[in-house]
Amino acid sequence: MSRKSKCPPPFLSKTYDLLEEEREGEASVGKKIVSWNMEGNGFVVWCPAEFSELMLPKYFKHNNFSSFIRQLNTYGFKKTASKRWEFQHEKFRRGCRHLLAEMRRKKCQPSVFPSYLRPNSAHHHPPNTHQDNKSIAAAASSEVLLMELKEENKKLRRERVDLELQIAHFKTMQIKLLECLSHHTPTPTLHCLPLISINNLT
Amino acid sequence: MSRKSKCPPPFLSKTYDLLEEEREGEASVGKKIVSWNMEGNGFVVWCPAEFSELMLPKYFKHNNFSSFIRQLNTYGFKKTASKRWEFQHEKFRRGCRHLLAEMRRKKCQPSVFPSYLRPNSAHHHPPNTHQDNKSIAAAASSEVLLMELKEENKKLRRERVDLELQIAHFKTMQIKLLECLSHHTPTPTLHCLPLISINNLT
DNA sequence: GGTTCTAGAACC
DNA sequence: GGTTCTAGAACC
Repeated sequence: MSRKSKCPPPFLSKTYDLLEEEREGEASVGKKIVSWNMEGNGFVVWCPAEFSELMLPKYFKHNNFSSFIRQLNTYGFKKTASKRWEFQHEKFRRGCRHLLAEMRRKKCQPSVFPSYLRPNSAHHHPPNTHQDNKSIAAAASSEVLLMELKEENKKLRRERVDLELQIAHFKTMQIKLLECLSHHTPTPTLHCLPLISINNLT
Repeated sequence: MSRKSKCPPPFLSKTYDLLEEEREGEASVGKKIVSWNMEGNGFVVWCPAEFSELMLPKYFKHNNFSSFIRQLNTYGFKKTASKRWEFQHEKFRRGCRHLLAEMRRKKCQPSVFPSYLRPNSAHHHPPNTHQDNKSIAAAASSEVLLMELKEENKKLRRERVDLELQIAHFKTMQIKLLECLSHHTPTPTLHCLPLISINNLT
């Protein structure tokens, strides 16, 4: 037996537990908060509010419905109804706890770009410590202004380096693409590249 | 007067309305569901459950808290507290309905690349350079230095625009190249594109 | 432009 | 591995 059968991810065990516990206590309460769906191949959160406030904290370290959803997506669950919070996963079925151990987090593909070229890198702005500062009013002196300008210039220089690096990568990538194209096109295929001058790529 | 002052995005008007309405009715109910924060430069959803069930449908076409959050992010709001659903935006302030018209959706580029192939698009927040020029006159000593810094600053900005333009061109070219490749390659040709997962390009 | 579903990424 | 905040993208 493979190690897969060892131990299911805690998130899945807990979610499964939660559904089983609700099933047992079902008779006692009039209102169903969460349950297996009819076919037993998925589950429905009938009352997100109660679910978040009452059940999530019992099993997880939060009461945040979005966080629960995020985890479901991480493990590959799909929302399968448009007007209900119903989720399904091939291996998440009533009565099949053993299948949980076969479920895995989706791994996020490592990016081909270095981190500073990735979409989010532009969001890492140095904190604006000088904006709300009382010292602005107090010392509208040129000293502060000088500092700010210097800071901004430094930032602009950094940005320029980043942009130039991006361009370098684009050039590399395009060379590769052109090489690839040349291997696969028997004849010149200028028709599909109306805007590209090969000479400009080096 | 520019067209900016015409008409704020409906989402923002409605959210502002919602807060004003709650403010008026505040005395009648014991429980605050949503309100401006103390400083009036943001707001807090105190009870997400009630907010979603009772208020969202009154103003929007859904009762989905996540959808509301998604809209806030689209318009550039930031969540500003870790244990509260508090959101702020520079231009979303109590008593300043006129500022709403200056707010805009963040635009997102349409999609040809998987996100990891898309270098960071222009998300730059150019810092405020508009200091009152009087302070410059006051500091006669560093006037020259200031001028030089400002000049350099201006130059760096111009360069940035150019570089970003170049990148835009590269993006366009790469899209064309990839389209072209997809027309001419019957089978995946991984050998010539070590950095690119072909499957994601079609 | 709004709503929904899912994912990226940082942080814990 | 879990939790949080935000964004991409499809669909309406």
